[in-house]
Amino acid sequence: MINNVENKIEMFWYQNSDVAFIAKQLLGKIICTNISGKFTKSLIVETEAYSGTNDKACHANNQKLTKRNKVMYRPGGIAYIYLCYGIHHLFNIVTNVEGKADAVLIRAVQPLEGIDTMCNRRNFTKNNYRLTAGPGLLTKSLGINLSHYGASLIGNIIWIEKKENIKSDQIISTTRIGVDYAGDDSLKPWRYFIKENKWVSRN
DNA sequence: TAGGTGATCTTG
DNA sequence: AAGATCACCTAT
Repeated sequence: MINNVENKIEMFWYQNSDVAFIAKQLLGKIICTNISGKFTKSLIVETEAYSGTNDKACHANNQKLTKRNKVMYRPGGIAYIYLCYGIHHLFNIVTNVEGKADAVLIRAVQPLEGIDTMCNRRNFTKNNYRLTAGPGLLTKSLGINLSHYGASLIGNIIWIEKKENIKSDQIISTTRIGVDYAGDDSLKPWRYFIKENKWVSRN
């Protein structure tokens, strides 16, 4: 069964006020997409936390509300997708309760099923470690784009499945990538990845 | 290490 | 209205 309802993470799980905690918990979870008639399944290996309160790297810092970021204020459990550098569609999971604009950026995944589909979408002739190692690369591989803006993660297009947690001694945390402009907040250790996993975007 | 790409935000 | 900036990636 492709869409295993019993295994799907429920809405309330995402409505947690500790976005860094959720970013860590998402490591090792399974992300599934069923887009354009193609199924993919992959393991989350790298994430970053962004907090709407007290984090200048976050699009919704200081209660800033724009057309782009407005879904971040909705209850957790939906997708926040935006275009970066004119080319890349970046996939974030909205967390926390309504009005608290937190999100977790998915930075890298390890392909499990539908690898041919992923290669086709990337114009790769065969699988390699760069297929999904980067936030813009994994969305292209999985078929995620702006049309999924605000989509529920409890639905049957994009969803996350439960798995046992990665042990804390297997998680590396570093500063986030590409947020130097955020001053002090660029020093927050809110990037997480699975230790020695070959599919992370960089070490 | 430089350049492409386009939405968003600021007036640098 | 124009210009800078940007949670990136690829190819020199």
